[in-house]
Amino acid sequence: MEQIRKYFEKRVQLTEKDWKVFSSKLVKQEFQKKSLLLKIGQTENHLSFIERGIIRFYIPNERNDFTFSFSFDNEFVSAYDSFLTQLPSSYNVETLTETTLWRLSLNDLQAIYVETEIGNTIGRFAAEDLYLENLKREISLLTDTAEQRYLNLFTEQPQLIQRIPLKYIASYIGITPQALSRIRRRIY
Amino acid sequence: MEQIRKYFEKRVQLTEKDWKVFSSKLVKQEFQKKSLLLKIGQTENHLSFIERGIIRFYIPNERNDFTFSFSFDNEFVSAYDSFLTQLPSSYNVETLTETTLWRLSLNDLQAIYVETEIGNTIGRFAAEDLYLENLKREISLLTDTAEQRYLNLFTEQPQLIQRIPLKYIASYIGITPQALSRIRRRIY
DNA sequence: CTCTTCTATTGACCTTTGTAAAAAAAAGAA
DNA sequence: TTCTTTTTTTTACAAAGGTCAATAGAAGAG
Repeated sequence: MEQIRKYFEKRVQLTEKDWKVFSSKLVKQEFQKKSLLLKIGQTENHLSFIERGIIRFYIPNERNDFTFSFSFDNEFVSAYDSFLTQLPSSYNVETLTETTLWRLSLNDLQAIYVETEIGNTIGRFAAEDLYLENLKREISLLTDTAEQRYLNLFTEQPQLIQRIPLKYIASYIGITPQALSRIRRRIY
Repeated sequence: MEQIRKYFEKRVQLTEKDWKVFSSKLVKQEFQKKSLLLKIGQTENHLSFIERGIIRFYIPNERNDFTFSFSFDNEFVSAYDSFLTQLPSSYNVETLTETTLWRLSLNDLQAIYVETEIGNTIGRFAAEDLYLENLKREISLLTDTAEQRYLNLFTEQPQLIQRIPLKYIASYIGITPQALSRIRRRIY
């Protein structure tokens, strides 16, 4: 809980009153590893803060799933497009490790937008952060080779390569596990 | 000007007072085709509404530029990451056609956040829209072939293929002009 | 219209990645 | 530990895209 407060206080001035409204709506929930948080076709109803855990976003596929994102400790997580549009999700969201979430429903978030001074500002920052992250990735997918993207992960997210099966990383980079294996052989 | 008002009224309830504050800060500016709106290394200071025109975002490169986005009539345009972080831009922004912009400086936007009820809500919607657009593109870059991405452009942005040199489209799809040419031959 | 410049296509060849199938290695369960 | 399942690597072959160089076509300037 304290982690969430810190997360916000980095960016905005949080009054005691606003924090009370906000925190009163958070619900703690625990998940085992490999739990499906959201399935394709379902509509996302939660914005969740990860106290601890790793979460993977992917489009299932017979051959290899397409993993397009991961989320970690102290980040917000949601099928945010489905959450915003209230349309069915086009991808799955699952835990890769045991995970503890603090969850907020759409109704509660909308109440926060209305009841607090700071709600819309927080919502704006959240969307802006997601935008910045995505833009960086989009540019990387266009300008870098698969090998460069793999090397970038080493410097930017060393934890990832340690803790996550390579086949997910391969998919995240945009290649097959076989191709990633060849890259790794080439490098070392 | 009326176009901008319509753009917002689609999403939010705009009071006469808020609109006055907002519109008073907009500055109209005309550009010739091939005008560089922002150069790598410069920090973005504008959020602009395109009354008419086509704008291209790209990272220059000796061989082929990397074009990663276009913007059109009735959209907002900005090197939004540089604008938000106030760090130097890592890409160029240029007009492809004659373009008319209504421009808002960062200072003025921040004043709008403070002075109007609706400022942060508008800012949140803007960031959310950009996020949704980027996510869609990111997934497409990972899951679709170059050929599929080209075909998607036909259904989603037919205007683009009509009005923009193919070499930019090739780059946007993530391939060279030569590869796009081969795809087009294969299709027709 | 003519000339120049920019854009699009083509061909030959090379590199990277995908595919399929198998083996090796690692991780998890009993 | 032993057995089972999952993950990673390897190989051979096919497909897609990059690179280089040349040519054809289209658009813009005078």
